[in-house]
Amino acid sequence: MNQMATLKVVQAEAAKAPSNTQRAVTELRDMIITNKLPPGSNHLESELAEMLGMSRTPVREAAIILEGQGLVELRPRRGIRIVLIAAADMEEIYAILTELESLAAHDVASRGCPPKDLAQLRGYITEMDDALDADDRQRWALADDRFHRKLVDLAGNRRLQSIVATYFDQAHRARMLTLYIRPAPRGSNRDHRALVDAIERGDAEEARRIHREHRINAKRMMIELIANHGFSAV
Amino acid sequence: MNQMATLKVVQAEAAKAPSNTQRAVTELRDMIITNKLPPGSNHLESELAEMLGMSRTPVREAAIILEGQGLVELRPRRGIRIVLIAAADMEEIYAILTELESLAAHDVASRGCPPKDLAQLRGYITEMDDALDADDRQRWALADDRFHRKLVDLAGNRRLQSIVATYFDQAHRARMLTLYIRPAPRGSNRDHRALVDAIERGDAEEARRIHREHRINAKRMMIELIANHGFSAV
DNA sequence: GCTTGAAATTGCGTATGCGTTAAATTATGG
DNA sequence: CCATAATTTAACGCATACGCAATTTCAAGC
Repeated sequence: MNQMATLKVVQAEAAKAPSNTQRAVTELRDMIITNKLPPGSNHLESELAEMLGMSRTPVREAAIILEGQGLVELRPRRGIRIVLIAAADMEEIYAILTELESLAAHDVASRGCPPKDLAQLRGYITEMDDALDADDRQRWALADDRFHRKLVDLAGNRRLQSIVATYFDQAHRARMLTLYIRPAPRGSNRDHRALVDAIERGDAEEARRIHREHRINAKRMMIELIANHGFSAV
Repeated sequence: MNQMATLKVVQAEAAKAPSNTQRAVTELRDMIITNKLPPGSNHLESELAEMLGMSRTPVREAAIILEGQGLVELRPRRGIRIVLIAAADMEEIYAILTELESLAAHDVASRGCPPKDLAQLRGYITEMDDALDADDRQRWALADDRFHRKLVDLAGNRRLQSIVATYFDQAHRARMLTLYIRPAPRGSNRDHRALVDAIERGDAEEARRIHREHRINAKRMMIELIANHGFSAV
C-alpha cells in the first residue's frame, strides 16, 4: 500500500506517456525549426507516419496543429509542406513581436516585478555577456531567447505568451541562420540592462520605448542580413 | 457529354464541396460565438458527430483547429469544453487587440492608402451613424466589425490579420452581450473619422495614437459593463 | 455513514480499410 | 510536335473498429 502510493505519486509526477499526436507535434516542430526538414519540402502523411513509427491518424492531427502555428501548410494530395520564411515574412513577424513584446515590457513595469524575477532577467544578461566573451553564439542565442521569453511570461498575459511563442518559432530558423554572420551583438545588452532598470523603477512608458527600439534595430539587422546574403527564402 | 461538361464547370465554379472537417469548423465556430453552444458546456465527440451528421474523425480534427483558436478546450474523457470568457480574459484580449490594431493603423497611414479604400472605411462610418439613428445596434456592430477588419486588412500583414481575427472571435460573445446594455456608441465615430483623416494625411504616429485611445476606451467600457452586470464569465 | 477497493462502463487514441478524386500518365487528334 | 482527352495511379478524407485507461458505479469493510 505504501509502495503503491509511492508508485502513484511517481506516475503522477512523471510526464505520463504523451499521446502519439503530442509526440508527433514535438518531434516535427523540432525538425522544422532546426531545418532538419528542409523549408519548402513536401511530405506525405504516410511518409511521416512511417518515419515516426505511428499510423497516419496522429500525424494528421499533428499536421493540423502545426498548420495552426504556421509551420506547415496542408496541401491535399501534394503533401505536407514545410513553410518557407522569406524576408517579407520576417517583416511581418518582427512587426508583431515588436508590438507585443513592448506591450509586455510596459505591463511588467507598470504592474511591478518581484526582485527574484528581476534577478533572473539580469542573470540571462550576464549569461549573454559571458557567452559573447567566450564567443559562443549558440549559448548567447539561448540566453537571449530565455530573456525575451521570461519578459513576456512576467506580463502575465497567457494569450500574449502563446502568440509570441508561435512567432518566435517561425522566426527561429532565420535567427539561427543569421547567428554566425551577424556582428557580435554587443550593443544588445545595453538595451537589456536599460530595460530591466526601467522595469525596476516602474517606468512603464520608458520600458516600452526601450524595448521597441531594441526590437526595431533587431528587425533592421535581420532584414539586411537576409537581403545581403541572398537567402531570400529559408 | 455537353451536359457533363456543363456540370463540370458548374461544380468547378461552385464552392466545390468543403470537407466535413471544414464544415464542422464553420458550424461549430458559429454556434460558439453566437452562444448557441453555452460557454462552459461539455460535449462528447460522438455527440457533436451525431449532431453534425458525420463521424468522429472530422469532428476531432475540427476540435483541434478550434482549440488552436482558443474557442474550445479538449479535455480527454470529459468532453470538448466551450471556453468561458471572463473579465480577465477580456483584459488580455483587448490588450492584444489594442496593440495590434494600433500597429495596423500606423502602418496603413505610413504606407499610404488608396482613395477607394479610404472611401470604403468612411462608408462603414456612415453605416454606423445610420444604424445608430435607426437604433439598430446589430447593424452598428456589424459595420463596426467591418471597419476594424478592413483597417487591419489594409495593413497588408497576413499574420496580423489572422491574429486579430482569432481574438475578435474570442471577444465576439462578450461584445454581443454588452451590445444592448452599453450607452449608444456615439463618440466612437468621432475617433473613427479622426483616424481615417490621419491615415489620409499619412500621419502614422497620430493614427496609432488615435486608435490606441479608441481601443483603450472600448476596453474600459467593456470591462466595467461586465463587472457591473455581474456576468463575470460568459 | 463514510471510505476504500473492485467491477463495470464508456470515451478516447489510434490503426486500418475503402471510396473519392486530384494528379500524373498515356493515348489520340490536330 | 503540341494540345487535349482518356486512363491510370495513389493520396487523402472519412468511417469504422478495437483496446486501453480513466471515470463512475457499486459493494464491502471500518
